[in-house]
Amino acid sequence: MNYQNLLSSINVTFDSLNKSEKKVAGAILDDPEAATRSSIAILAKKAGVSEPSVNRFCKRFDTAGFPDFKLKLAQCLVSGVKFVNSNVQLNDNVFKYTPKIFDNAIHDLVAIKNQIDSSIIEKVVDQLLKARRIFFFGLGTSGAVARDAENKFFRFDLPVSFHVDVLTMRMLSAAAKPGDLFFMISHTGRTKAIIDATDDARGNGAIVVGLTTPGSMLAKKSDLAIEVLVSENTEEYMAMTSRIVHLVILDVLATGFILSKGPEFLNHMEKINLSLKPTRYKQ
Amino acid sequence: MNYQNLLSSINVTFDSLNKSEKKVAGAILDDPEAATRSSIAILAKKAGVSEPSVNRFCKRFDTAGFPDFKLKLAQCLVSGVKFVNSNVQLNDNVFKYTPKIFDNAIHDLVAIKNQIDSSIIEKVVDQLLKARRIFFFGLGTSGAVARDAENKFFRFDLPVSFHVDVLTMRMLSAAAKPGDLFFMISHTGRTKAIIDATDDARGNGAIVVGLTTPGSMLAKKSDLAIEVLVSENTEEYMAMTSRIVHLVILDVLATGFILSKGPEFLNHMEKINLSLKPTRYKQ
DNA sequence: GCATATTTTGTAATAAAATTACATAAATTA
DNA sequence: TAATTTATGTAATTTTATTACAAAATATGC
Repeated sequence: MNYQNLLSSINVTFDSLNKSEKKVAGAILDDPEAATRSSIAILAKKAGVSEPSVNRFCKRFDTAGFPDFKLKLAQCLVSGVKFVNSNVQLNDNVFKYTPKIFDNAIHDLVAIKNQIDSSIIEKVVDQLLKARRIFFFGLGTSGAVARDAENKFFRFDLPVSFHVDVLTMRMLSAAAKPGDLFFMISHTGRTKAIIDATDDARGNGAIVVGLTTPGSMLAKKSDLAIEVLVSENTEEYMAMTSRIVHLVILDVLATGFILSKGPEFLNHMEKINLSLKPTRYKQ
Repeated sequence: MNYQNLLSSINVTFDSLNKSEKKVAGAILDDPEAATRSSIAILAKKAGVSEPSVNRFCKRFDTAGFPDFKLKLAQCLVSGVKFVNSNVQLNDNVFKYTPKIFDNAIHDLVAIKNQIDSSIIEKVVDQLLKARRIFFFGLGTSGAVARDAENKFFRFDLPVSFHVDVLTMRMLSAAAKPGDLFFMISHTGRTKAIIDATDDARGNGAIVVGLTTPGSMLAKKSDLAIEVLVSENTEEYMAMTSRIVHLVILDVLATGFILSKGPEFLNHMEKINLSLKPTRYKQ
């Protein structure tokens, strides 16, 4: 757990806490600064629970105990990530909206980090390792994510491409074969072209991985779905945090892929990195 | 005494401390991070003094006692402290590397949020509002960022395009005119094609904004530079956090643009969002 | 240089705080 | 509704920090 965001973590996991843990969380969120200055007895009293309940609460958040928890809480207060009232307002000036946009992204990354099902990640990495070919499909915002994914995965010594053209998507999924992996990126998970391609590709025996919102059509139709639930309020001003989270998840998958390939694979990648040298001015 | 500078306070006043206080100061300065995790007994032993000497040392630095001292020491370490254990290791399994990748992204977003110069953001927003045309240039990873930027800014009712082709870049910058805004995205800030285009575009009276690393060639040559310093250790496994930060900064710029346009501009954007409805299955 | 005051430091006792073990209560499941 | 699991509190224990006081060490004045 990242101590820079202990507060966000508490906030994010609040609903999954049990009764007395919720009381403790409430007492801390009510005035985190005061919590760092309290003894376990004082905080227990404020929360209306016993001292061991506070202690158990601390351990649940991966801290060694109450003193360690206070320390990390104090540290996360320094960085000052706000998690409430982080919505951009019409009359915000640059000093107000800038940290808010950052906070939204940070908050959602913390949330997904805590929610993500690593066993799904593991399964997807396995499929990526097995795949004969990989296609990344995405439209609109997710098109940029697909492009970024291709920019990473093409280094992996197997045929990788990304597609943002619905006609090409149709043709490729119609011609899908076992051994192909179609990686579908769609925040809504309802984009017709993506869903149609999913049906076609699976019908032809290819594996489909969906990166999408929980319970969406795409999530249901994919062989493996990586489900990402982000805050709803970021779309109005187009600071869609879902794509940020998607990119980080693709980083995770790429990392898993490289680690599975073993250390000598890093040489192969270094060769690719070195190829860029002549494109840059020396400094 | 300001607890944000507790460490430097210890450093500065070192000479005026008495013998055992010097020993304590030495033990803390030697490894401040470890000090925050020690009990008073352990630190006393390390310093070779008695426990009350440590306690007196703490009180000399205007803290309530040892626990309070540790808290404030931990807080003053936050800004500088590196994520020592957040680097992916070769033998990490999925449950280890997944949170690490997230933590790296989160850490850098928090860092940049606290460092970013909002007045530069404001100036860039002003230029975006004034621009007659906007070009986003980026190569490789930054190409995906440029594409994402275009996907946002094309909604703003002015000619916007992104380019990932160096020949097109040359032609466009050669044909640049006053009123044009060239938005250059380059993490290294040394990519030849981008630097050359920057020179050409500025020579022709266009405004150039650079999104790059501090002090880079691009930063120096741009009219306005948004400088982003991220951790160095994320490139080996290609989880480049710089692009994540770049995307969030483009979100900030887009938000600034929309807010400056006023509330009626949201209607225009809503129209664009509604246009996507027929492309999706109902759920 | 020696007696006296002052400061520094440690020992031991005390107090405070946190943690653990265990028992009871609540909630869930069959 | 009984059995099982989970959640929670009480009380004992342990750890940790602080205080009071005495002994050194150092400094000061004669």
